[in-house]
Amino acid sequence: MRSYGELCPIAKALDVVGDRWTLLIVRELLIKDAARYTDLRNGLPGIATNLLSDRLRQLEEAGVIVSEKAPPPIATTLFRLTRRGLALKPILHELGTWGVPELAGGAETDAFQTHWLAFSMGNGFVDAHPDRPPTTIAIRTGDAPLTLEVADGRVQATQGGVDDADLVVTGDHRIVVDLLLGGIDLDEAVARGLQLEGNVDALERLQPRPRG
Amino acid sequence: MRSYGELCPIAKALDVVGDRWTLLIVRELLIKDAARYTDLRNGLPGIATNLLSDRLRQLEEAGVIVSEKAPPPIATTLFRLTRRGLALKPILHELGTWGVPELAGGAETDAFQTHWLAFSMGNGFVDAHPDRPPTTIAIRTGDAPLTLEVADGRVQATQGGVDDADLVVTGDHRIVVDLLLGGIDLDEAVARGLQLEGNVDALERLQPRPRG
DNA sequence: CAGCATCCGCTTTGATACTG
DNA sequence: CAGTATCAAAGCGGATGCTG
Repeated sequence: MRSYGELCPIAKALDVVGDRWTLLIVRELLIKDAARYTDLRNGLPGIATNLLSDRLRQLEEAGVIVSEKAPPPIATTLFRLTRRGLALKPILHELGTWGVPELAGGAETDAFQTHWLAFSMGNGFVDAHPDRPPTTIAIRTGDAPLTLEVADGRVQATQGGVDDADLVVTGDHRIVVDLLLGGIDLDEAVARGLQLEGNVDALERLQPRPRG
Repeated sequence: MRSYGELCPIAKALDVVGDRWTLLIVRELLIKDAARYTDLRNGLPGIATNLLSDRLRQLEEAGVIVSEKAPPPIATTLFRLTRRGLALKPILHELGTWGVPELAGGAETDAFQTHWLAFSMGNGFVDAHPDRPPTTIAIRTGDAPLTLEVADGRVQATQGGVDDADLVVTGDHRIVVDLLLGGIDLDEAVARGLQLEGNVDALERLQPRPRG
């Protein structure tokens, strides 16, 4: 990206991460910790391979990521955020918070991957009833299962499924996203076809964190 | 901007504000409250006029800004952030926080305007000695004066000058920026030509807020 | 002068094909 | 799997012109 040429921290930050796709690459690495080239491409539907390659090079030059050759048996390169790159997390979380209302205007054909939802659920949610015992919600939608653990007043999202969830939520990803992030209520979600199995009260405990 | 086509709040946010210049326009409006087309152009050195025009239209369509015709005597259009646009402030602040280390690599020819510094000082700084009496620092650099009021444990930056500052700081904007944001110490700033007049202790009270 | 619209050369992006 | 090469289309930057 051509520099804005301004002695301003915001402009300087955008000089580094303001290019198209760049912050979405960072999002992928924040979720996946370490990722191969192909993992990144899969998580960024529509990116051109030359652009991914360019961006990774720029991010490495800027000290945001490192690429490490995995040891011989794996014969691949892994990309990982540096400490500097990890420091981008608050920016991504603020962007995600701000972007939630924009989900409403989404197209039918929008791509969806469960780990994107996991990142959003990992921030900005608290347990509305911290006094109640811990509970586990299994989300079955999209390309992979997702588990929400509600305990100690906090909500933690982890990728992968569990057998002993207190509530299993199954359905089209658009319904699930609207329910968890979009602010529709449970009745509407069920009316649109969401399937619930187990203790429905667990869902009420998910509460967007009040903004500071 | 072409949509990323992802059902992800981060991607949706970037669909709206991810274009080049867009977040810098928001920065200008966050600082200036209401601005004319020309004010914006002055605050965004290097922007092409057609791009500014395009971006303003896009932002208005997205509900981020409104343009209002000022009453007859002024015969101009004013641009202002909506509530939705004001909600972008945390993103800009996080970007600014992250961008501070990038200032070090700045070019000699980078543009500078005092209100950019004001925005940075308006966030992330606390008074290291809240027990001491209020104090006022006048910054004289760049294109306009800047006043820092340190009181009640907080630091407030306002544009404009004052007569009764406890400390007057004068010098090249690069030295001032390095001192206030870049982490060089007072001795180095003075060695590089910074001029101080008044109670120098006031500067010690400016302390970057510990990150959460 | 304020607020654009238009035109043009250049750069970036996107889609696809190809290689070690 | 992990990229590089190619090329058309879109976007950007700079200059200029037009309208109240």
